[in-house]
Amino acid sequence: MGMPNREDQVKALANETRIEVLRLLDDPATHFSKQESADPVEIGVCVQLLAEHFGVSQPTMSRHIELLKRAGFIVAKRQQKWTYCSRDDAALADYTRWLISSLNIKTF
Amino acid sequence: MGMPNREDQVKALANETRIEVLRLLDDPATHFSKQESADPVEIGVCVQLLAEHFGVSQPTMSRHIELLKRAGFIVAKRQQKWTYCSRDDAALADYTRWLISSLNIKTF
DNA sequence: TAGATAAATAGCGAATAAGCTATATGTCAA
DNA sequence: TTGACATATAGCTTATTCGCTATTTATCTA
Repeated sequence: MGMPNREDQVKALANETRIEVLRLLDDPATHFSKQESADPVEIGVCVQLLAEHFGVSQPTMSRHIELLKRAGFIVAKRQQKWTYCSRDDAALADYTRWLISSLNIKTF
Repeated sequence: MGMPNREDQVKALANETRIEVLRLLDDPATHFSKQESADPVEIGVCVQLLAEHFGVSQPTMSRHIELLKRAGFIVAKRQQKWTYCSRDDAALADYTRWLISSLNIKTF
């Protein structure tokens, strides 16, 4: 996947809806267990279900997903009609490590 | 200072110039030792010097500083003609802790 | 082959962001 | 009190963001 674009990552997290999407995707079982086409934990959560959860239109959620994908924070796999979204925990950990070290934050 | 506004903080870090300002303010001695009106390490760095360093106009840097202040990431103290900016390390640490825990990032 | 469903894309409007110049305000020194 | 300097504010332009609806593309099913 190569070097992540920090500008993309920084912008991806500049929106509370997208942060919340990432938070929910950490525990899909709690909020998306009603998804029947595929196991939300194993495969991911489809765009439509995310749109419904946030009360935004499907194209709007599709755009959020695109930005999160570009940042590398989520992985989307197409399966039949659906695009299943899941978190890339390693990318998120990498980003926070970068942020902390580039700001030289010492205390934790 | 009360509860930090996470929206303000998230937006404050959505810009590479502001991230770089925070990075430089961690080590003012290296880049701002030429400041004569006050010790950059003890007191802070004035707006004009920051504007020069980044090659932006004084009002533009003033605006960046305002956003960083609102986020709580820098403290600005007015002294005579100057406004000296310094990092609030505790606020930055608090923000990163919030980010990590609200995204539930485990690996470090 | 139609029709239904999921997602992506195009295109629009309102709001926000980031730069600038010009001007106002505050502070100090002559 | 005037002039100089640092900062803040006002107002403008351009670009981006974020929402929407309408449409297109892809996939499945009757």
